[in-house]
Amino acid sequence: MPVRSGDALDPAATRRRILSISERAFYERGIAAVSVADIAEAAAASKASIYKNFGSKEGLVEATLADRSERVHRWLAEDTAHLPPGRDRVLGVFDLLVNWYAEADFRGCAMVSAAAEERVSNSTVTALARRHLQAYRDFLTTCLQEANISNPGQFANRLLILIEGATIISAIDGSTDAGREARALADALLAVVDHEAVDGGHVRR
Amino acid sequence: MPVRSGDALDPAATRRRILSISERAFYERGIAAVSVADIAEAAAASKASIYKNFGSKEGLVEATLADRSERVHRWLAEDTAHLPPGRDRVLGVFDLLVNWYAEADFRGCAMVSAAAEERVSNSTVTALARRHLQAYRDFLTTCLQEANISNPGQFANRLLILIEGATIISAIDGSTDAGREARALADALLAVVDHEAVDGGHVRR
DNA sequence: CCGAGATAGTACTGGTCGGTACTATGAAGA
DNA sequence: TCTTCATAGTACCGACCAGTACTATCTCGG
Repeated sequence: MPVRSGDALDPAATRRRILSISERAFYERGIAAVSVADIAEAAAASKASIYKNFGSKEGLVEATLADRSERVHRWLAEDTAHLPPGRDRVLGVFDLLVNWYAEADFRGCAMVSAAAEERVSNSTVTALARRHLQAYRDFLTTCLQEANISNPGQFANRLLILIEGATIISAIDGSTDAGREARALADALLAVVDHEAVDGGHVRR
Repeated sequence: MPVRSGDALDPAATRRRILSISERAFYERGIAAVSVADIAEAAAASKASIYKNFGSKEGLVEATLADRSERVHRWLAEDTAHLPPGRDRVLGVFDLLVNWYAEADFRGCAMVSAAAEERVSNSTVTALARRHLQAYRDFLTTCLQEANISNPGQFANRLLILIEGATIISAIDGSTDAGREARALADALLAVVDHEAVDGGHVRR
């Protein structure tokens, strides 16, 4: 049917529907493994609508990833907002991640997986992954500043290593162990630095 | 030409040639992006030789990854063997990795990228990636035992988080920064645990 | 009520890919 | 010498895919 009778004509909703389906499909099966026709069928949309909205499969991929990245960081910010700023909030991020790792459809970080699939360092997809990592750093840096921790930028970089390492290992192992280890390690690091902050000491090199 | 005149007929060499080419091609361009015909041409082999030796593209991929994994761990073991066992050898691993990150054709961990591309948790490729991670853990655990560090298994798990996190971030950022941060963090952790070992203390939870 | 635009569905095209079959050739062992 | 096997090269097949074109039908603003 061209346009279902009684359906409100809502281009924005069509776009959102396509994005929602493609986000799940690309994440669960991989970008190369999902065809535009697959997405059109699952979204009850036409290929024409997809190409009208996104120009190409590459455009759809980029829009999907940008959307997801934004959604992830909004999720992290909103779901840790109730925690006291500083150390608790940083650990809250790790708690959220561990819960995520435990979900049945967890497949690792979508941005990192997409970048791994492309393997071209100067691609738009890789740039999106880079921005995704930077958003993590920005958020963590703010948290650490609120905890009055010295050198928050460097500390944020180290926490990001823990996060991405735990994410990829949990995905491959199919276990939350790495996530819980990363959380414990972050806890220990924060305790040491907290202590040094009280003593007026420096971050250990 | 069917068989080049003067060429020794060496099936094992043909197999190695195909593996060598496919290893580079899959690593640099991704598994889905490289066709069997591509590999045949680059290896100056025929598709028939590839299917005779490996049965299918999937078989070639698995053989390639298994070969690479073994080569990586042999490289790590051999190139840290000259270092005093224990802490120095662990840090030597990080030094090797940072040098690797700086290479122009560095594209992250091939096993992890392959698993990210497949996205099927019960695939043979993912199982190979899992074995790759376990080999890291075994090697690190041995190093830590030689350093008389308590709870070497847990410590190895944490070091592996640092390694894989730094590897993926360095690949996406196109920088060795994450690798150097991971090395510094490992150094700090080893210093703390070393100190505790001397004092007879326990690993901080 | 009319025209413009949105939309699902279908069909098609040019290209690529995994895999198979076949050929021509030569090396190696009996 | 003769048979067996390895091998590169070529051609082919069926499937799939990105992207385009077209149709039929609906909504919505004026």
